[in-house]
Amino acid sequence: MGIAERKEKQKLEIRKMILEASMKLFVEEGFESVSIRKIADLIEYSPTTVYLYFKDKDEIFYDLHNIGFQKFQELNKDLPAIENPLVRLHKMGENYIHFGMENREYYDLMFILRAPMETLAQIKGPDCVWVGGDSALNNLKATLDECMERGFVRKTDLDVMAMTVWGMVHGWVSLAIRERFEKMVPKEEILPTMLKSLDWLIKTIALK
Amino acid sequence: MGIAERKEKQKLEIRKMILEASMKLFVEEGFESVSIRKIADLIEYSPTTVYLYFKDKDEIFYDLHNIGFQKFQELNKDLPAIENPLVRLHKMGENYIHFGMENREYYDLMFILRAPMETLAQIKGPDCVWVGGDSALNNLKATLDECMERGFVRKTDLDVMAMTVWGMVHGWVSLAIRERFEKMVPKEEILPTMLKSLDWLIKTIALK
DNA sequence: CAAATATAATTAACACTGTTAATAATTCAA
DNA sequence: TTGAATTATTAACAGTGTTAATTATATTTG
Repeated sequence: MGIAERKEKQKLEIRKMILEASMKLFVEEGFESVSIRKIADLIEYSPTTVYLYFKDKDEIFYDLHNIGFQKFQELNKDLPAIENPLVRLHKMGENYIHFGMENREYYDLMFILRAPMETLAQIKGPDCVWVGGDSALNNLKATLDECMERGFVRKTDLDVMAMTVWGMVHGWVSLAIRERFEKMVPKEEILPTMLKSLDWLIKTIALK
Repeated sequence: MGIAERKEKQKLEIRKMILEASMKLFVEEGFESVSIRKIADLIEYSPTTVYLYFKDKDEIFYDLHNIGFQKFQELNKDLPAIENPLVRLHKMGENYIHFGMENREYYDLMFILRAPMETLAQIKGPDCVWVGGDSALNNLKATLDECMERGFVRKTDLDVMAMTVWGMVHGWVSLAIRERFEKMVPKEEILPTMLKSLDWLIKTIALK
């Protein structure tokens, strides 16, 4: 069945073209400026063709949101090699902050915009797992658990601790992305302030 | 000049009508469903009349964002009466969390949506003060400073400490508002988890 | 009081948006 | 080569923010 295979490949290729065009518009002109017609222009197809490959506009954003998680995972691929869980935790935080600040649009899709979550609920049911977020949080939990088990950190409720750490880094990045941080701290101080806060957090939870 | 006065009042009244209609739509149908035509329908004027009272749609959101900060300040009016700065800090956090969870639309405008910040930069210049955010952060800083001065908390860089605390509570609330928290923690556990995290934070920074 | 002037509100239009139904073009199998 | 299936397109609907031109309503002046 070589024909069916080639067809399948072609289909995937057009999907990829659509996703790339969408991301290009998203990055260069922002979320609100991504329109089906502009996407169609970029890939040189008619607007309605997009609907042959995606159910609707939100499904495009859902796919991009997943790609974002892939990129994030790739950035973190060296983390397991760090033996000391406290050092690893610190590096996890640094990676998170850098990823968010350098990939604002992906971060927006992954953690701020509603569209991807709505599509997720629509295609996988309202109480489904959010794969990307779930695995990221589990990595965090595993490292925190190791910190506590090995006596680097005082034992506390793991779920509470994990949400505390995640909430903190997400808070900083999302304030920055949505232009609130720069109103309170000089622009060039934003990243240093975040990293200092992260330092403070790790030092504070660590048992000497 | 009784006539000019009355006219001024009438003008303000229509502005108020527009703002109330906008908020009603915003709360009941969400940000994306607020349209000039629907606002006009609600106040029983033609769509273009709205433009006699507001420069554009974003200016409406900017005004609503300020009203949000007023509401927040009102909620916090009893805070200065709390003598112990550490207790006061805890109550500040609680108020912040409750305000965000119970006034999601206002919170969205105040801390997440870009529209109000764009209008702010447009009407007051790119490097202006963000009054609402600025005064809120100053309140936090003053309480933190008192905590450190009076020996309740170990002395640290005040700016870093303030952004840490704010980032943390904002992180939780914004994850919840944008439907990420509920994917990681059962819905009924969201608020308790936040309050536990807050407890943990206060206890951790406190010197025994 | 009537005419001239400001002010306020409206209608019509432009250039967009997401999305769907109906139609045309193309490719594949018999 | 014909018929069926797939792929793409055109046309249209109902909506959006916003502006220019026009009408209606007050207010001020002669």
